Amino acid sequence: MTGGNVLKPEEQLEQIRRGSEEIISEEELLKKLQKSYETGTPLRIKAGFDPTAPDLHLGHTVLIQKLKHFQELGHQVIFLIGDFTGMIGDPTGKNETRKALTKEDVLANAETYKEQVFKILDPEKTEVAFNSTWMEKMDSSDMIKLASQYTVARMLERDDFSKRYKENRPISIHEFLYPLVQGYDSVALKSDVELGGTDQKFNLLVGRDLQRHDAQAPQVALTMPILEGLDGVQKMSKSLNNYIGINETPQDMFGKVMSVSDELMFRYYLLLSDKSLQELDALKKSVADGQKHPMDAKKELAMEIVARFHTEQAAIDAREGFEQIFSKRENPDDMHEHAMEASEKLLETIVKGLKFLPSNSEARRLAKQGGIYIDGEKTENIDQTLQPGEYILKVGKRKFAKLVVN
RNA sequence: GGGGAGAUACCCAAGUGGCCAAAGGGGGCAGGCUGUAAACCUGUUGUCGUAUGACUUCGAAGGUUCGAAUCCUUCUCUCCCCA
Repeated sequence: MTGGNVLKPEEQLEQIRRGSEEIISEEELLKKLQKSYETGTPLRIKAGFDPTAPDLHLGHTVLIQKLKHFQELGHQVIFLIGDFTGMIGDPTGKNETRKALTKEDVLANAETYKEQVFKILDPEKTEVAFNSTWMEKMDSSDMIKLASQYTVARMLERDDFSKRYKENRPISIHEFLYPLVQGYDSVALKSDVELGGTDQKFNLLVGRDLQRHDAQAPQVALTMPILEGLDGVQKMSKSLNNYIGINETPQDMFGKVMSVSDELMFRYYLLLSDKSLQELDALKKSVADGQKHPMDAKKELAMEIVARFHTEQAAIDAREGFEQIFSKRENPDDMHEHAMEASEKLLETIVKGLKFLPSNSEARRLAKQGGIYIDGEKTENIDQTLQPGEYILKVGKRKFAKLVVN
């Protein structure tokens, strides 16, 4: 750590602790921070990411923001892309071995990752690593050696494994390799701290054990809470389609935040907002008192999030657009324009032209239920064609298009 | 290695020869009510040029039958008990 005003270890710890679920252990972390402070050597902070899902969403940012905190404190952040572990797939009980990605895929995904992650992290100060770098050098006997460092009984301590084991659900042997390899990454990187979601706790602890085996000082395991998705129950994930992607448009982002329940809103505030804990308490209180409408509190949150990944102005525009569509029930200002022939049936336009719906049947269903509007009128007959001119088409709650019929 | 149980749509789960595109629940979607919140009510939830129709779907492939998710054969996968 060169120059600058480096915070004292205790103060650093204070910042690191904020929002975290668990730190194993705080004493060790404090010692590491002290040593780092005294010697001017930054700590190595590792966090691993799956290369198969390069579309980051707010759930991932909980972790990335914590990385940023470390970065701001002057430590060395290592963004590890688990291209080797990606072939295994972190055991989730879904029981599927992932297809091995090609080098090109991995590199392409890595690029996408960087692009997104560096909206939060400082690219100059971030080390990007791939675990295939050292894992591909391992041969079978190395692998066996690695595997010999852990026992089945200890593996079964992992929640997911023990649960499946008790429920008589299958566990493939290769799934045991995932924690081992992830743990070995810590050895290879000589990491001082590894960050992960609470679901990663076991894996992080394996890293400590493997480092001890290798006569390294064990890393500190720091877990962050898992962010719930839009449904408020299950974790935010792409496959559950309950996520807010950080590459989404300001309008979508804003809308999705607004669709979240009031309860979940506070959770998002806690884990995503830059508001201080005191400010949050005050906010909660004023909502509870009826001083502040929950919707307004939610709008503020939505603004903050949109501004983070886009711009302040984009946030303001998104808010205005939202109010226009949903509060005033007007049409948005800028709609996707779609040119069509007078001979084209509405149905075709909706399904094939605009791809608003996946099948004709679905479109007919929706029409029958009154979910399709033309110029604000519910339209059940979607087999009709339109006279030349311009129309506003609304499909479902939030899909709009301006139809230009020739 | 031996014995037993099982695989149904997005998920859970009923269905043992035609009335099964397949009960019920969850989830999703839409409408109502709202604050695009929650809760609640209603509808809907394989595809297909719009259908008392056709096609695809009940782990896979064959077979029996006028007719199969249902019966038979083989295969794949999972779980349990014993060794």
